[in-house]
Amino acid sequence: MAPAADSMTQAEAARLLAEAQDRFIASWGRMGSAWGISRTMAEVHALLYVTGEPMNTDEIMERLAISRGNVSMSVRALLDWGVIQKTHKRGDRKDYFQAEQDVWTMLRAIARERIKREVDPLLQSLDEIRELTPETTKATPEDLAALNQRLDAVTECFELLSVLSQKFAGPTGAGLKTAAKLLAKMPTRSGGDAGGKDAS
Amino acid sequence: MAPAADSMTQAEAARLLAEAQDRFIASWGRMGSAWGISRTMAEVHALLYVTGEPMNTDEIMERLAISRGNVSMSVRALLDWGVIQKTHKRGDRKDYFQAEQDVWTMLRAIARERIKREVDPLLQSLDEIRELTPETTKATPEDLAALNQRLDAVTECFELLSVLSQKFAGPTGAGLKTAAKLLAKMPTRSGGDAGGKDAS
DNA sequence: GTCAGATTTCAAAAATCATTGAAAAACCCC
DNA sequence: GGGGTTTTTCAATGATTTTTGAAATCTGAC
Repeated sequence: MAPAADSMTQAEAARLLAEAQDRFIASWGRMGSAWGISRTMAEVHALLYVTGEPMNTDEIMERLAISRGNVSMSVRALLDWGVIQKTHKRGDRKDYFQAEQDVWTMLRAIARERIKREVDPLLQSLDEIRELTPETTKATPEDLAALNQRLDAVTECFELLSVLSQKFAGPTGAGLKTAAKLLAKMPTRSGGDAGGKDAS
Repeated sequence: MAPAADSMTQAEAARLLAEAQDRFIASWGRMGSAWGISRTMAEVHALLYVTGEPMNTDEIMERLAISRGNVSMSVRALLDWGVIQKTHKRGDRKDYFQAEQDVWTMLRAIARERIKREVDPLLQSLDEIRELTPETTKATPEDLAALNQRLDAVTECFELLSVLSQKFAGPTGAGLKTAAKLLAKMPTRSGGDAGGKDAS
C-alpha cells in the first residue's frame, strides 16, 4: 500500500520480521526439545503461532526447510495436542493450519495432555505396584512397610497434580490464568507452609 | 533377625521388595524420559528414592546393571539438580548417595532448576528478539506490531511462571505443597476466569 | 612422597530418535 | 468412476543422545 514507511523501507521491515520470527522459532524449538517434544514439532508450532496466519503444508515445508512427511507428522501431533486447528480456504483444496492464539489456552491444552499421557499412566503403575506389596500390618517386614510409605507419598503428590489439572486445565476448568494470578497474589510467608518440612 | 514372618518367608518378602522397587524404577525412568531427562539418570534417582538408603557407586552399578562412568555422570547430574546428597560412612572411602526423601521438596528442586535452565533463557531470548523489532508507533508496519504483541503475550506468561517459581519453589519460598493445597481448595466456578477466553 | 583405592573424563560404540522421500492411500471435483 | 491433487505412511537413512570402558586424575592415609 504505502510505498515506504517513515523510518524504514518495506524491505527492511520484512527482513526484520523474518529474522525475529526465525529467532522465536529457534528459541521455542530449543525449549520444546528440553521438555521432551521434538524440536521440529515445536518449531512448526512456533511458526504458526508467531505468524498467526493459517499456513498450508507447502508453506511450512519451505519456510522451515523440512520434508513433506515431517510436516504431516508434526502437524498431526500438534492437532492431537490441541494446540493448532485445521482450517480451509475457499477454492483451495489444501489443508491450512492455524495456531491457538491465546497463550493461556495453549498452555492449558499442553498441561492437560501431559497429565493425561504421563502422570495418569504413572499413577496407574503406582497402583499396580502397590498391589504387589501387601500390608498385613504385623508380619510385613519393615522394608516393605517403608516402601509402601514412599510409594504412597509419590502417589498422593501426583494425584493432587492430576486433580489440579482437572480443575484448572480441564474442559470445564477455571482456567490456568486464574490459577496463576491467584498464586501470584498470594502472600509469601515462609512460616505458613501446610506441610512440615519447608524452606530448605 | 526373626527367622520367618507370619504370612510370608523372608525370601518371599525380599523378592517382592525387589520386584516392586524395579517396577517403580522403570516407571520413574519412563516418566523422566518423557520429560527430557535421560532414562538412566531418572532410574538412579528412583533407586535412591525408593530404597531410602545411601548407596555407593558399586551398589548402584550392580543393581541397575550400568557402567561405572554412567553412574558417575548420572549421580553428578542429580547432585546438580539438588535432588540427591552425597554422604559418607566412617571408615569407608567411597562416596554414598542418598535421595531427598520429601517428595514436595524434591519437586520443588526440580521446578526451580527447570525454570532456571529453560524458562529464564527463553525469556532472555524473547527480550533480545523484542529489541530487534522497534515500535516507533506509526511507521511500523502492522505485521511488526502484531509480532510484538504475540511476543509480549508469551513473555508476560512465562515471566509470571518465573515469578511464581521464585515465590513457591525458591529458597525462601512458601512451598509447593502449600500452593498445590491452596489451589485444590479453590472453588471451581468457570465464570470466574480473569482472562476473557476460557472453557473451550 | 607414594600408593592403593575411588572418581572423573572422554573418545568410540551402541542405542535411540528424527527425518526423508517415494509409494500408497485418501480425497474431491467434474 | 477417472484423473489429478493432497495427505499419510513407513522403511531406510541420518542425526543425536546415551553408554561404555579404560585411561587419567584425584584423594587421603601412611
